[in-house]
Amino acid sequence: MVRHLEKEDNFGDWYLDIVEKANLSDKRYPIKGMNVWTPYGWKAMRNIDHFIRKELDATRHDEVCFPLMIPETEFKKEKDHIKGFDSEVYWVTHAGVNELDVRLVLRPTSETAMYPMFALWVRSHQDLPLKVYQIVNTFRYETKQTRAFMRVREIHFFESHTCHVSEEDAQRQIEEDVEILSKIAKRLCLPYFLSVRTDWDKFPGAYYTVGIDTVMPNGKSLQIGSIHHYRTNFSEPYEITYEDENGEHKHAHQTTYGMSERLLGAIIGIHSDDKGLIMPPDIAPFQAVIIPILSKDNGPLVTEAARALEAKLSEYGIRVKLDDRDARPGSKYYDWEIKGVPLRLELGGRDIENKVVTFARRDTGEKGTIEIENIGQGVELILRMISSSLLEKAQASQLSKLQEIDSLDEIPEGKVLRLGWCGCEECGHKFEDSFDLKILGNPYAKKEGYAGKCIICGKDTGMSVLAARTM
RNA sequence: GGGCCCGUGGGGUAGCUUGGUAUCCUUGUAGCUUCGGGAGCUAUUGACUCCGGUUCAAAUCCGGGCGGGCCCA
Repeated sequence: MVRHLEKEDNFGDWYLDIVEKANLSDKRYPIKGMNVWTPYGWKAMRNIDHFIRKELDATRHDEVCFPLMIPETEFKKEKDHIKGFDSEVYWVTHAGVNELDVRLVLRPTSETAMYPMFALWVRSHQDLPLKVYQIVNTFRYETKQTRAFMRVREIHFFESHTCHVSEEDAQRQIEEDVEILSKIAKRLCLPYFLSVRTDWDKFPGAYYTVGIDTVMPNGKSLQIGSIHHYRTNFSEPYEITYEDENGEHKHAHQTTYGMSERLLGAIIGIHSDDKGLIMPPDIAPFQAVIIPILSKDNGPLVTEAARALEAKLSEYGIRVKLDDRDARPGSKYYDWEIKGVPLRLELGGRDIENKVVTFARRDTGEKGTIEIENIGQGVELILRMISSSLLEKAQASQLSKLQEIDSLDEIPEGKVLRLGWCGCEECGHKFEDSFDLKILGNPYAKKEGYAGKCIICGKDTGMSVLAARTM
């Protein structure tokens, strides 16, 4: 009997266990925080990337690919930026036997790689907006404990970078980014919330940062992405200027948008139970698995029918896997449950006689039959139901973990808190340090007003912030 | 930056104090058999992190490297 840890008892160990048992990543590579993407994990990540590409292409971003290394001289042009990343970049100091005159950094993010080139590409207002993105690996020397997909040193990363004629146009880009996020998150069945980060927590060099966070089952928040407005903070040192209609030279206003493999970490954390993972159908490497049920006298018949079923579903566009290993069905059920395949299809003598396939939903355990005649539509329908049910459940769970407080006497465990804050840095730090909580920021685009008191100093305030323990 | 702990088949472990044949579970492989919720039988592959020292003899003791983890700043 193989047992695994229970999710509610100890989320950290449970997460580790499931990543290993579902074989999503191999952490035995001998560098801390640099794990190997296994075929199963990589398939899931590529499916996530697929939706990112789809939405960015649809909003007229162009995919590019910049070099991994950045010369120190370019890296140091924006002062806050270098200060923010100083302690966590990898340096390349030698080439062969020679020490380099100009050291190279492995990109922790690509602003400083792209912007010298943007300065060459952008000349006229007609070149704007410039909207590019890339999906690459970035490097950050994490000193804290690393964890597959959630905190790593080599990060599979999506980043988009845009240049605009004005601050307003850049602001519109940020709104578009929020739209894009909602579409991608729906595919991944991921609930999330947006907060404008505090000044001391914004991206180094940014005018402001919108953090994208989600809540793990243990009530800790996990940042899964961010959107930044740079104004002209980078275009000035990097001299990204354009000539407007009147012949005047102006600095471009810039934004960026980034998300990483943490999206996969969040999916694992949120959609799963004590039996293992539950993959959202849109990103599942295999959306359905076929388990043939053989017996003494019908072996060849069932095998042949199973192959036909696989071909039919595959032709219909379903990612399907026929498990024809020489093992007993029960053992196969357990294997695919750990790996989170959304739909299991059983095909045995009984089913063939009745011209049906028996199915079992991974998320609810519900069983039933689908007529072979309409197998494609039948499977597609169930996958869609699983997808919306996963999203609903996750949203309800997130909602149950949000709690408003107006006093420091009653700080609940395992919740994301909403509380009043006067906005001054002193109160903010005092709150964060005393309670080991992080202020995530002011809810983004929250229309309803807030009337309350700063939870530290008691002053009346119209601003609320979200705060949580972080993963 | 300072301190502490740990490295045994693919995974999880016993053995280390008191030096002498490396334990158990799981996994892998082959065959037989079986197949509607982790079957069984038989055979079998596979490990002491590396380098040096002590010793007749080192997984075990000592030193160093490499790798990993934790705590403090």
